Amino acid sequence: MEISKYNFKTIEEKWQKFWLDNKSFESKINAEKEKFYCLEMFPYPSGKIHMGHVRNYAIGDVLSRYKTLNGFNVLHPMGWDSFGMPAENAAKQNKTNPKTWTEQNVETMKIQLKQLGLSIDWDREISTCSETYYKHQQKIFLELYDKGLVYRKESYVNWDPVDQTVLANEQVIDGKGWRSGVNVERKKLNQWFFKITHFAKELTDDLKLLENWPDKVKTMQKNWIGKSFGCEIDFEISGSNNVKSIKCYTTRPDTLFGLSFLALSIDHPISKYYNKSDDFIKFKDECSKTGTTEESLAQAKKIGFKTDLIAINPFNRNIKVPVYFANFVLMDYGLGAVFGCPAHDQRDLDFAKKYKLDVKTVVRPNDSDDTYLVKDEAYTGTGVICNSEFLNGLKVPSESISKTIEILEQKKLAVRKTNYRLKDWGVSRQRYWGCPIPIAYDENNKIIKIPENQLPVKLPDNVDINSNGNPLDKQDDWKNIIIGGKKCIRETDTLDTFVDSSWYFLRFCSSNNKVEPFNKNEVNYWMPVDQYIGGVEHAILHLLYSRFLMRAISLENKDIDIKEPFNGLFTQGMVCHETYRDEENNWLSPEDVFSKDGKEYFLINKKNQKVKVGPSESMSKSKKNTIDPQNMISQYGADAVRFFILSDSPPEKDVQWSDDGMISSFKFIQKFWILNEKIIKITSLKDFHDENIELNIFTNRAIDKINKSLEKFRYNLIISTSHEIYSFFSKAIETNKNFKNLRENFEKILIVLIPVIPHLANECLEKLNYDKEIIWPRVDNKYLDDEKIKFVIQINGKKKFVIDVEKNIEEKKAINQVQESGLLKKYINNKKFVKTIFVKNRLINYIFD
RNA sequence: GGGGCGAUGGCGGAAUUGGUAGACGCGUUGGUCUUAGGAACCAAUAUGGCAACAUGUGAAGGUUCGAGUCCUUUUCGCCCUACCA
Repeated sequence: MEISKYNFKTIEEKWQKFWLDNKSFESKINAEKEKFYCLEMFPYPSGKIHMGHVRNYAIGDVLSRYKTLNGFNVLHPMGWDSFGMPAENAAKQNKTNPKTWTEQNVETMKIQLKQLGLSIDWDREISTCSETYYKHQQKIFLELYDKGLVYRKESYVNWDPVDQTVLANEQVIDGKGWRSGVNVERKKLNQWFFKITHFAKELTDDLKLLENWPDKVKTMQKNWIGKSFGCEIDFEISGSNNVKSIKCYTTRPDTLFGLSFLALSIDHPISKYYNKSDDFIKFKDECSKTGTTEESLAQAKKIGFKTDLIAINPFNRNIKVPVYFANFVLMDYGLGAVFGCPAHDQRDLDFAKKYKLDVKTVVRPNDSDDTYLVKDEAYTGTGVICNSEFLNGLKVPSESISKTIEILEQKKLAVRKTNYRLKDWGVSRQRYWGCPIPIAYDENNKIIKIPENQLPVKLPDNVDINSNGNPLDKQDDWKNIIIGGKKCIRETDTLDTFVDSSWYFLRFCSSNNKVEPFNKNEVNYWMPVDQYIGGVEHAILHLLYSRFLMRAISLENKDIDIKEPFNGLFTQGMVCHETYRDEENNWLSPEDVFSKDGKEYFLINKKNQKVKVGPSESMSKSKKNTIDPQNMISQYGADAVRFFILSDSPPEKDVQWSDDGMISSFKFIQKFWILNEKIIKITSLKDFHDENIELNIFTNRAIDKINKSLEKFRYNLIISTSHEIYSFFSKAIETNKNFKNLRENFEKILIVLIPVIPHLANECLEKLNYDKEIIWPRVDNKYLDDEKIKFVIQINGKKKFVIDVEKNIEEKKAINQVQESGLLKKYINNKKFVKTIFVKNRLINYIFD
């Protein structure tokens, strides 16, 4: 018997060409068919694909192919999130320009993705840095502006005084600019904002509708939006001609009798009365030093600046307390003013201790314990109100908060208020490589929308990105324009790249539409995305922004009324690898080290030098623990890589890269090919043997398992089932018997393996001369159930032995059968029988005393 | 400080959702075939014990006829977030 070796290279190329030539994955509206929109988060074109991409797109591809084979009309597109800072940085380093750099990367990565054999409709490819994409985004921006969802205001940025540039939070390391290494300053700039807070309530409430999202992500979003109930209390102020009252937001009005100070943000409007005071200016400087994003200083000491103001407790006008400016009060949450109740808030307590303010206990855990006093730790738990006149005895928090608000409202001292932590989305970036904001300013600095006929605002090509600051700002010929005969200056900020990725799923519905961002019929047919797949690191911002933009676009829109863009969400885990370091603690690549026993590692070029092995961590360039997918594909083929990356770990968990595992997957592909060759040989024999029922039983069960694994996103179980399939069929054909049903069963198996190993499975089918339509096989339930089942016999809850019984056996019959077996005797001895517990088709538990 | 997730053999991980713990893969050991094997195939592989059997899912309790799975406490690890009034 001649068996050819599986040449993955030519065969994978052959099928990829076939799919391309036949437009196998082209998607068109078809009202007859049920649609399925499968979307994986599109990549940033950083250079070449990494293992995280491979995993992400392998998962999505399995699902897409599965749905297609089940008769769905599948949309499975791909694009490039191609604006963003790395392009600018790379361009500076390599002395090219961001556009060339980006386009080259896209080309490389596209070839790589194609090599993975993904079922992508490449005709719908989009790239956010292309004018054909961002010109529509500018229209959307202006539409939102007209709807009142876009506005401009002053806000703080991280400013690098050396590079003269704005830094993103992640570029600020230990309070210093990542490139310049000098202390970052806070600077106020005029910036554009999207009014995401307009939808704060909806964005929280509608999380309930997202049944196919992981709870984890929903919780994170909920916490991020941060809804809280409370009230705004008006405090009367004495001691000043300027200030008559200050409003504070609180969720704990019930602790009002514990008031011992008011604290204001340094940006509170009242601060203007103190801006002439040198002491106050000094204090402000002090605050801005510690006030940025750093973790270490987050727990910084609480400091305050005492004013001459005196606040009066509205519940008891005899209680008069000082007013401070304090570094721990934020202007952009609530009202930028809080009342301090040290006994029941740790921050307030820290502050009160420092400035020797009163600490009055007004909640005690237990009503009977009237000696309870708060000392070193604020008490925030449940209990009962005390020392609070007419509030005494109220249960905390069930009665106390609502009751107190009622009283305050009656006395017109406060209004009920729901607050959100969520802030409006700042979309201005002082950068070149982004979508230009379609706005200009006239000589009076009045905002002018770029008129329709002057759109799109194109990003100029030849700018100097090597000098400091925002390159567009220095591009005078671009910046200065005439609108309606008037001289104007363009907005030189570009849009946050999160804007690009907040509507790309809509663009995919009409990728090639030159006139509009998307066509309403196409969007209404394909949207929402049925399954969105990507990393959990986007659980908050990207997903929240997309949910916002979908609502913003649907607002006052008679053509489109979609609120949630992603019906189903799946967050996949990371790809991890051990980390290696040399004696000087420099990171080493897996390619630089070797091991004989898998325990001790040595340098490959200095064989006697030991390597320190660290824990397995998410693959990252900085730790050098990456494996290049390209090498793996070239060495082992796409099917083997797909097979491996889906094996072992369930997709939502991290997966460990293992060279042995990779090789084992490669061997599986080879073995499976040989199995197919053998089956071709056997089934070409003319003498048929009787049906082998075992084949039907096994095949149906295997397919049933795979179906269930697919539905539950447990793709790792498809891999283990594949191994079982291999070993079952290898055994089944050992006798060289051509069972009547061998071929038909094996063909079914090949079809269900298409999603994971599409090249091999298709090639095997072709070699078997399979000429019917390739559709997902139906499971015949009659093969799923056993006639006989293994029945467990327990004594006092512990398994002792197993007997074979017929299915659905009655309790009495089962007990008889146990008795007849005679196996029970030896466990009984002299123990006293109490009762039996019978679980149908499972077990009998004999209870003895 | 807040929130989330997790802990099962030497390793990655299964377990019909409260009912035979360890599927499948890797590794290891033994064997077959080989000039050779880091190839292929076969077998074994949770622990202790010759065995019968006993013990075993981070730890300690609890509920139950029965717990990897439910409850309470606790330890450790990872991720997200940052003074949210």
